[in-house]
Formats: sequence, C-alpha cells, structure tokens
Amino acid sequence: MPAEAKVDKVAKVDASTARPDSAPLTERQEARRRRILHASAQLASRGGFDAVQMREVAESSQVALGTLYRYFPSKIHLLVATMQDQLEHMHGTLRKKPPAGDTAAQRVAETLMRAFRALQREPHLADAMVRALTFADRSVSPEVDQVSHQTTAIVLDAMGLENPTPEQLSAVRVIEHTWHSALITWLSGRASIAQVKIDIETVCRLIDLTEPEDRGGA
Amino acid sequence: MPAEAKVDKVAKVDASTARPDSAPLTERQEARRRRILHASAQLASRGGFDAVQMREVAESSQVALGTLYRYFPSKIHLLVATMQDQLEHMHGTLRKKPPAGDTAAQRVAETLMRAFRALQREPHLADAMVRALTFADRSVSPEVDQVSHQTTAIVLDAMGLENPTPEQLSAVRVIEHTWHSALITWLSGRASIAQVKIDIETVCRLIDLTEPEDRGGA
DNA sequence: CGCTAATCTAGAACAAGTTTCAGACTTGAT
DNA sequence: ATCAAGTCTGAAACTTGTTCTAGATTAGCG
Repeated sequence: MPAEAKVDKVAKVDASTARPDSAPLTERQEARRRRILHASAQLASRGGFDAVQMREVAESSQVALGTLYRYFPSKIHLLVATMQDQLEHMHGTLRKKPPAGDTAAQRVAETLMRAFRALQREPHLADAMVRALTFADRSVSPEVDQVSHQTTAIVLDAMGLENPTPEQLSAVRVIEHTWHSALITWLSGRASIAQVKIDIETVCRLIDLTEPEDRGGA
Repeated sequence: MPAEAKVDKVAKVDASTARPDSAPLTERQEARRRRILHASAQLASRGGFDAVQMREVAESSQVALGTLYRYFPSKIHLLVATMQDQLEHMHGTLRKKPPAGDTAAQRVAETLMRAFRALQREPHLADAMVRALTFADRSVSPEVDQVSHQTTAIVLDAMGLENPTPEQLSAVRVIEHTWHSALITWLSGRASIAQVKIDIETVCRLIDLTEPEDRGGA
C-alpha cells in the first residue's frame, strides 16, 4: 500500500529536536519518527511498559515492523527516545515558571516535585519510561546519557547556577540517583507519594552543604 | 527419570533462610530450591541477566521447567531471590569485620564500598541481580521489600544505631536510592568506579546532618 | 500397606521481542 | 527520464519467558 504523496525532498532537520546522529532525515522520515514516538507514548499511557508492544506500535504508526526496528533498534531504545521527547516538553514547561524558593535546595525540590506531579498524571507512561531507563544496558548508554544530561540541566536551572563547583555537581548526581530510584519505588507501589516527597526533600538538603556563601546548613 | 531416593519426610525448615511463606518445604524441596538458586547464580555470574535463561536454569538444577516456575513464578522473582541469598552472605561477611571509621558517615561509606568491591568481583552476577531488582513490578514487591529491608539493616549496622530517628531513616532511604542508582550507572558503563565512590561518599554526608549530638540539622 | 491430594516431569503450546528476506518504492545523481 | 543504492513493506521465522496438559511420583494419613 504505497499511500504516500509525492511532495518531499531533502528537508533540513530543525535543530530543536535534532538527533545529531549521522544522516539527516527527510520530511517523511521525520514524520514517521514522530508517528512512532506518538504511538509509543499513547500505548504507554494506556498500560505502561507491557502495553508498548512493538507490533502494535508499528501498526499504530503505520509503519512496518522492520522499519520500526530500523528507527529504534529495540523496545528499550524506543522508550528511552520517548522519554527524551517528553523531557524536552517538561524542560520547556518548567522554564516558563521558574521555582520560587529562597534557597537552591528549595528550588530544586520544588522543581522535582512539579515534575513528579506531572508524572503522576500519566503514571503508566511514567512506568514505561522509567523502567526502560533503568533496564537499559550498555547498548543504550548514549541515549540514556542524553536523558541524564537533560535532567542535570533541569536541576542546574532550578539551582540557578552558571558555573557549578565539582561539589555541587556531585550533589546533583546524587539528587538524580535519588530521583530515579524514588520514582521506581513509587511506580512499583513500594513507596507512597508522600514518601517520595520526603526523599526528595531530604536529598536536596545536600545542596545546602555546598553553598559557598554562608556555609553551614539549616 | 525418577532418580530420587526414599529418604525424606517432613523436615523442619531452619529459621535462618526461612521464607515464612506458607507451606514448610520438605528436605528434597529445600534441596531443589537450593539447586535452583545455585544454578541461577552460576549462570548469572557467566553472562549476567541475559544468560539466566529459565530453560537452562531448569536443566542445570535438574528440575522441570514447570517446577522451576512453581518455585519462582518469574525470572525476576528468581533473580530477586538470588539477590536475597547473596545479601545474606554479604551481611554475614560484613558483620565479622565492622567498619572502622570515626563517624557514622565514614562507616557507612566504608561498608558500601566494601560491598561494591564484592560486586566488582562478580560484575555479571551484580548485573543480573540489580537489573532484576529495578525492573521488578508490583508482583514482586514483597520480595524486593525484603531485599530493601536487608540493605537497610546493613546500613544501620554500619551506623551503629539502635534507635534511629525518623530523620536518620530518611537519610538511609536516600543512601539506598543512591546506592542502587549508582550501581546501575556503573553496570551500564555510564559511570566509573571512581565516580560511584564519589557518589557514595557524597550521599553519606547526609548522615552528618542528622547527628543529634553536636548541633542538629534542621 | 493402600489411598488421595499434592508435587514433579516431559513436552507442547503460546506470547512478544527481534531477525530475516524478497520484492516494491524512494532518493539522489546522472 | 533513468539507474543504483538505500528504504520500506509484509510476512515468516526464531528466541526466550511463560502457561498448560497428561501422566508419573511422592507425601501424609488411616
């Protein structure tokens, strides 16, 4: 069923969502990629990780199974890419309304809680993305790293820092560890929302330890 | 091939490794369980998560596939149980040589680094266990919780506390989050051993914030 | 001992991720 | 417009986790 039109040509990839991979995609390829990611997010929103079945994604996005695998070499790759996509939205949204806390710790905690609330609105989607992220093996490292960097950027934004010290970067790393792991315990029903909140607030206190100005904590 | 002898009978389960599940196991059942866990650990040590294939585990442990599934209802259950098993060893080993640091934070960091070094000796096994742990869904919550409690016990041991305050328990939770997540980044090649060490040391500083003696946190 | 229920075994069958392949379609260049 | 190379499609095959079944074996009991 060759149902595609005849308008196409080279198409410069816009830099916003650019995967600086290797080959620039044509418009139709970009459209396919987008359809796939959309289908992935949609299915994930329904039933989480298990509901994202490669055959279904292929069908929903009007693409052959083989093509799906050409774009995303595994289910994990697909879901991590889906997460990258969502993270971009999130970062944009968060940027519009910066957190209002007095201290960096408060602002980071507030930002993470805001993100957490967003995830609560689509718990199944969150499940699919986070499970994929932590289950990813070495073959997905580059993509996972990109997600990690994006997350770091969000946290640093919240802290309001231009040139973080190594200590502060360490604190941010630990915050991200806690964020991921706390999400997992929540998703698997082993921790309540309240508990996650406490964990986030607890770890954010680490930031206070690294304040160069007034030294000392609470 | 009914190759089993005729010596058996009721067999009291010893309390050390007791799964207070429901039915006490006969000796032969206990032996099967042990063979299965051994095979699981062995295969995991070879090739990590992927190398633990249910058919192979069944064959290695001289048990039918159906029986394997009766003992462990999924691959994840099996690997989490394998982790429980290993954790017990670990806890026993650690108990023998308590950490020597001056502060609670130092002792916890030292203990975790010791555990980390043990994992480095069997990185594939670590991979299988940790991946299973973080991939586990709600159906495995009880078992994962038990692993979590065991880990908490180890950390509290290292801190040398009888009655931890709620604040200290929060710190311990965050430490465990960091521990798990840092392990994952290491296993998937996104963080070096040195980086994991830094992360552990960083998060352990949280403990200092909760010391009740010399001025308090918050 | 002899019985009944529970357990175990071998093996087929099923499900979903992944791979493969032949043939049709597109793309980019001539 | 035409050709070679690259891409996409549909469908089958393969892999490994999981389920199911029928028949043997074992456990606990009278």
